[in-house]
Amino acid sequence: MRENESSNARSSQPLSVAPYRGVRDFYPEDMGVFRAVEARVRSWIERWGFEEYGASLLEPAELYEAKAAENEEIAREQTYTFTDRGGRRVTLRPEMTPTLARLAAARAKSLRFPLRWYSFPNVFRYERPQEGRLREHWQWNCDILGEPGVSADIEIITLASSILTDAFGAPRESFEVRVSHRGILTALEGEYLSEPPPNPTRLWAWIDRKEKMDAAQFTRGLRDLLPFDDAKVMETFLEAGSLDETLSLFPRLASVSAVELLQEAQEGLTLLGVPWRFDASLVRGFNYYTGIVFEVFAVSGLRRSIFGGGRYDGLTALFGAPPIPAVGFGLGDVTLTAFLKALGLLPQSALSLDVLVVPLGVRQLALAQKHALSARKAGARAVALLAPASPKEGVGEALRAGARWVVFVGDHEEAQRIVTLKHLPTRTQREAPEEGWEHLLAGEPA
RNA sequence: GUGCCUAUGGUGUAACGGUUAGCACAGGGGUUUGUGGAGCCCCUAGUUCCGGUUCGAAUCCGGAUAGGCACCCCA
Repeated sequence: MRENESSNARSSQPLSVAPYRGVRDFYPEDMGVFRAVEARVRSWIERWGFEEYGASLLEPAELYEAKAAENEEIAREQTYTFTDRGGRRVTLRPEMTPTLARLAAARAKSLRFPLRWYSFPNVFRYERPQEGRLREHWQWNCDILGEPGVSADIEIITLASSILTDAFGAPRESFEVRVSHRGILTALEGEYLSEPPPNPTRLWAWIDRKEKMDAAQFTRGLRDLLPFDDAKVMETFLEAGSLDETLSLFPRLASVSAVELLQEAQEGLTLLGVPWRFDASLVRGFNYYTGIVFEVFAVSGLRRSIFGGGRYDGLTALFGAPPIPAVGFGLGDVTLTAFLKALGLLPQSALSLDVLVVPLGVRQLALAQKHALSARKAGARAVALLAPASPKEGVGEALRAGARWVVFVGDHEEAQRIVTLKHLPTRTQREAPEEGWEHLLAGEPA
């Protein structure tokens, strides 16, 4: 029956013009915005000395399946995986980190660490699309490889914050960086709970969802997962507004190394002006990160998580290479764009035409192309109309295209070996020699 | 994977179960024919699909398909 439908589709039904579910088409106006955002981020990241790397979107499926021992569902159900013509199983990369690990492991013995590497790959996941979540999106990945100290964590978090404030001018009040460390929660469980949580995985997942529900609902769930007294302890812990408050409530945590790291990070981030906040309920990606984790959360306009990252020191173990400490983040284009749009900070495509060359008759078509070429060689973005047009139409086209100059070539100009050069902003016009008129473009009339 | 909502020209929308499915924008043509996005006239083009109820369905019902949102998950 499906066969029947598809053969019908071939013979009579026209194909749909809609893009494949969950992916986007980029018309020129969309592409202009996309590129403008990309250019801002890229140039800012490069100013921090990060070097770009890249790789194919195809990876062997094992790269994700090996890692997914604790996260099998993701590899099995949320990737695009297929068998190639040679019988190899191939996956469209769902994230960049395993690829980065592969690249780093391959040259682990010859690379000079620390390294600052970034990339801007498209990544794929097979999920039902919803607000802010598509099946393909692009993601800036910034990582510092080979530095175990907290200085790298501080730099990465500062870069994440700085992209918003310095590359796009977002106010410091428009977001906050929530910082935590999974070691604190582990230490609390060891030091202050009466018994180990019966189901830590479910407990942490519940804690991670704290923001998404009201307090009463959260408390109810917590009491299902912990003995009554432990639930109260946990709730007190999660409510603490700062690291200092946490330590005054739970003094035995002060000697925990995770806390010492966070205190160092706190000093650095404060000095660097990052709008950060300790958030004990942040347990983002607990089966992946090994140290400090952070999440950038929009607090004005949309209220939602924009992106996050953290430290993952086990990076190259998969490949049998020496472990390389690493800290990084991934910033998706969809959420960044939504954040900027809500703040009115979305950059616009800056591309417009400088010069439109208008052939007034069919005999001037090639001549118009010649003049456009001259303009291009002089550095202008120039287009020659492909069909003859009246001066009125030519001016109209030029205005629509945002061009500042119009060049007319008709019988008169051709005979006199000149062009008629019109400057739209000043509504002025002059005749100029056929050879060398393009140098007048530099000195615009006042 | 589960649930809820939606589906009208290219786009955005209007139409109580009852005239020829209306309007705006976009697109095409004309008017002008060596100069500012205009105006005016004309045109193209639509009820997602299949079935049911009804004298009569864009409208009500069932199913399919597609899209959106939420859950799940978020590497």
